[in-house]
Amino acid sequence: MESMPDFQPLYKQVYDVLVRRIAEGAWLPAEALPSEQALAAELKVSQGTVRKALDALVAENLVQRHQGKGTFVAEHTQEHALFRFFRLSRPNTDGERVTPESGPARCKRRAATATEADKLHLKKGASVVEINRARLIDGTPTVTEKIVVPLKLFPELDHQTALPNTLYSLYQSVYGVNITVAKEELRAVLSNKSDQKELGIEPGTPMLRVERIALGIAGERAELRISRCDTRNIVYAVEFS
Amino acid sequence: MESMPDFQPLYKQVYDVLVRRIAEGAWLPAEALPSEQALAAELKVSQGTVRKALDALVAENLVQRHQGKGTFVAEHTQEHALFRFFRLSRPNTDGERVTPESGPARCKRRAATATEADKLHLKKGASVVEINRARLIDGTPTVTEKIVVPLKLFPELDHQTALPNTLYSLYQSVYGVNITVAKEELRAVLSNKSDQKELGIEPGTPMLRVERIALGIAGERAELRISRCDTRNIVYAVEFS
DNA sequence: AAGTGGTCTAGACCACCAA
DNA sequence: TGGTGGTCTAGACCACTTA
Repeated sequence: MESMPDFQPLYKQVYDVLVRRIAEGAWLPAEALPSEQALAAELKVSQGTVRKALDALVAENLVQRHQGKGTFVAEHTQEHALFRFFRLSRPNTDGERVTPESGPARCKRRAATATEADKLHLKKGASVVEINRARLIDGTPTVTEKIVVPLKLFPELDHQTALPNTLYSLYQSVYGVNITVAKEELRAVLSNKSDQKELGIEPGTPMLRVERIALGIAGERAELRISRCDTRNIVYAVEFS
Repeated sequence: MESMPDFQPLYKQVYDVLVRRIAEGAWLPAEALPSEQALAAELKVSQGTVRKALDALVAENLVQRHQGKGTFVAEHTQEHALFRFFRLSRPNTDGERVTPESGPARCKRRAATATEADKLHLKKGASVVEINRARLIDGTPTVTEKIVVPLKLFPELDHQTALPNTLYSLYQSVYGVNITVAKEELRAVLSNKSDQKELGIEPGTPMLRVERIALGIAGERAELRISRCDTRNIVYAVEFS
């Protein structure tokens, strides 16, 4: 509140404190934060300043507020998490999402390749868990997923008994890793042998390849996911404003 | 401020008034709006309420604010408009955008097809203008664009002397159509004869097909655009939060 | 009835910009 | 110097929830 160069507005400082506390698990998902009044008293700022910080948290989907009830850490429920980052939908339906089922998953533990280490910001040869599975849409196999995560963030993930349809709720509830941002790069490729085997697709069929890096609340790189989609009956939908 | 069922917060009402005035051209792009104080006095609300409405306009990219100067209607400058909706970037660069040049455009006026009329919410057989062009990236043709717009919204567009690299600034400055939202559907397809001719691509090459509907400020459907991209050196980048 | 978030106001002080 | 937006405060009233 004194030196010029590193000046930060009060509400931004409050925001940072709250983000850190949530990241540290001070309040678990679905738990209520203290009320505006309580936070204001504790941090010695006005209620309006706390409110401005909380509004920013709402805008980033880190908390949800309910009039009369309180402010709650956002929860990655199954359906919620599923649709937050799942962009596939039926054509010409204004982005009406489609619900994918998940085929059986195959898990293995191994060392990261050079490109994986690069993309996940790991040391070369660090241990990772690779998960492979197919996703069915309307009962037909349509997408293959290869998921690579650092073992360090998810110890014993490869020995989990059953992997849920949406891994992100598992990441959050079991490992405390809260996925908040996903960056995706899309390109068109031709089906490979694995696509042909997993999805029963003829050679030469064009596929949409989606490479995702998922980041946790503190910006840590938590997951590399490569999806290959048969887009003959389904599209990847985006909306900008 | 009296009946319950259709209650709208004051700041929302202020927001709606300002959106309507901007849409009507009360202040042209790059022009300054009245100051917070002036708006508050005119609309008989407090400055804080006006501020909350303006903050919402900023969040939707409809206005820009500059401390000490004022609040200005957002302008779709060439570069600005270019990067707002252009998602192509180099791989592994965290979405660092690539600057596309525009090849020569071919324009024609014709009747809308059934699917075009459907997607643009036009009557069957309404007049449209179709624009075809290729885009070069690093000097090599990489994307073809087919753009279809209602003639009614853009009279004489087909007789424009030179089409700019970014059509949206032309839409805004000449026709008063302010593109604020774009919905895109992506799929992987194989190159067709036109791709092969325009881009010099071999048959059987996978292409990323992007179908965009662009909406104006009032939600009117202003443009249908189909891009076909060679994604061997370039990717379509998206980030969610 | 008590506690929560949602809205609205009024006023203060600041940093920035232009004349 | 005067006007602008940016921040911060304090307090009021409301609507919603829970008990």
